[in-house]
Amino acid sequence: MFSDSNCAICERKQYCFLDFELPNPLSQEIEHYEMSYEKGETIFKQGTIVPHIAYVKSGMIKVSLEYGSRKQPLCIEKEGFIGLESMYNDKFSQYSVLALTDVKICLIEIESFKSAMRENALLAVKIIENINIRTKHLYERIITLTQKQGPGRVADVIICLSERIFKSDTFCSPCTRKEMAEMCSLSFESMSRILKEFKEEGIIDLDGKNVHIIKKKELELISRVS
Amino acid sequence: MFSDSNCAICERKQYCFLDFELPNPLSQEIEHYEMSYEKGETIFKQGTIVPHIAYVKSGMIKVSLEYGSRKQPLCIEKEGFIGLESMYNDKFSQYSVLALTDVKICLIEIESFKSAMRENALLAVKIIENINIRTKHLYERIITLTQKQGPGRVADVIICLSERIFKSDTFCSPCTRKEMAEMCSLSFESMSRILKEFKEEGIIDLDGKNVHIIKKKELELISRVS
DNA sequence: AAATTTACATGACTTGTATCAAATTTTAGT
DNA sequence: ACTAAAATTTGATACAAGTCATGTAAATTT
Repeated sequence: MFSDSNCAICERKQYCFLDFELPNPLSQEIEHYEMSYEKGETIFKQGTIVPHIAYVKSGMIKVSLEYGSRKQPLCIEKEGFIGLESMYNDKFSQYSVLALTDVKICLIEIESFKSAMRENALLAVKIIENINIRTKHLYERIITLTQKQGPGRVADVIICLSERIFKSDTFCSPCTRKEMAEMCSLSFESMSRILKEFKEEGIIDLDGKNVHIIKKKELELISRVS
Repeated sequence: MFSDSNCAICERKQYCFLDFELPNPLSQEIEHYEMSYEKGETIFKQGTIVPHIAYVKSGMIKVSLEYGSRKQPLCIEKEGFIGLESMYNDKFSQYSVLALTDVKICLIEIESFKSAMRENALLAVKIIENINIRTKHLYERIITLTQKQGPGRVADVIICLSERIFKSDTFCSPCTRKEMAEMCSLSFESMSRILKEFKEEGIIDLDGKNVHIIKKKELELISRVS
C-alpha cells in the first residue's frame, strides 16, 4: 500500500508515501517539517498535546502505552505513520513514541492533514487502510499478551522482530532485556530466564543483543502451545 | 458523532447514523438489508468470509477474538458499527460477533460501502473518527488486561458495564460468570472468588446477574491499585 | 413433581511468574 | 586500560491465579 520511498511530502513530491497519484495540486497544502531524533529520545509523550501526526522516514521507533510507571509497548516500526489513531479522539497523545535508533521523521500538522482528507476521499480511504492494518496487528498482540504464557510471548516477540522488522533469522535486537520484558508484559528476570532456556535448548543463539534463530519450527511450536 | 436514531439506511433516510448531511443523492447507493438475530446467535464468525460491515440498531452484541477454544472478548456494544476494522485487511472476519440479546442489525455490503467512501470524503472521515474511538477503547482494554491483576480487571469490567453500557449503578449483566471471566482473561473460578470478595466487602451487591454498585469509589480504587 | 442440565460456589493443590537479594558480566567514560 | 555504572544472570522465596474435584442452587425439560 505504501511505497518504500521516503515520505515525499518532505521532498516536495506530493504524497509519495502513497502508491497512487492524487489530484494535483491539492486544494490545500499539508503543513509539515522534517525532524531528526537521536536514539533514546522521546518523540511523542503520552498525555501531552501533540498537534502532529508523523511519518517515520528512517530508523526505528517504539510505540508504548504508559500506565503509571509501567510501559506496555504496542509495536516497533521502521517506516510508516504514527499518531493516526489519535487524530479524532482528543489532542492528547494516547501513547508515547521512543526513538530506538537515530530517526528521521516528517511531522505533519494535524489540522491541515484533516483538511486534506476532507477534500480528498482517496487519501482518507488510504488512511483507513493503514489504520486497519495496525488494528489487525493490535489484535495479534492482544492474543499474545492475554492468551499465552511467558515462553509463548517471548517466542512471539522474537518471531515478530525476525519476520516483520529485520526480515532475517539473525538480527541485533533494538531493545534491552528490560524492554523485551515490557513487550511481553513479563518481569525482566523472567525474560532473562526464558531466553536462557531457549538458548540451552538450542532454539536460539544469543550474544548480547545479537539473536540468531536456530530452530524456527520449535519457536513457532512454543508460540502455539505456551 | 453518531446520532441516537436508528440506522436510516434501512429507513431510506440517507445515512441518518451520521450527524451531518451528505451530498444527496450519492453517486452510488449503498447496498444493505436488515436482519434480526436471537440472543446467543453468532452474527460474524472469526475466520469466515464476511462481505458486510454491520450497524447494530438495537440490542447488545459482544465482539471477541478467538484463539483455539479460548475467547478474548474485546467489547460489548449497544449501537454502532461492527467490522470497520476488517474492511481493508482481508475478507475473513478478524473476530466473532455474538448477539447478547435479540438484536436488529443492518448489514451493509462492504464493496458498495467502500465505493461510497471513495466518492465521499466526509463519509470516510467520519469512519476514521469512529475507528479512532474504538482504538482508544482497545488501548484501555490492553492496559486492563496486561497491567492489572484479577480484582482490578473485574472492577474495570463492572465500571465499564455500568458507565458505558447501562449508564446506571444498577444493571443486569448481559454475561454469565464464564463470559465475565473471559472478558477479564481469568478462570471462571477466580472470577467467582473475586466477585464474592467484592460482595463480602460491601463494594457491590450481587443477585444472580443483577449487579448493584454500592461503593463506586472503592471500585475505582481497586481498579487503580490492583 | 422429578429429572436433567446449566450455572455458580468453594476447598485443596499446583504452577507460573513476580519479587527480593545477591553475584557477575557488559558497556561506557576518563 | 581502568573504573564506575548499567545490564544481565542466578538463586531463594512469596503469591496470584489456574486446575481439579466436588458440592450446591437455579433453570429447563420431561
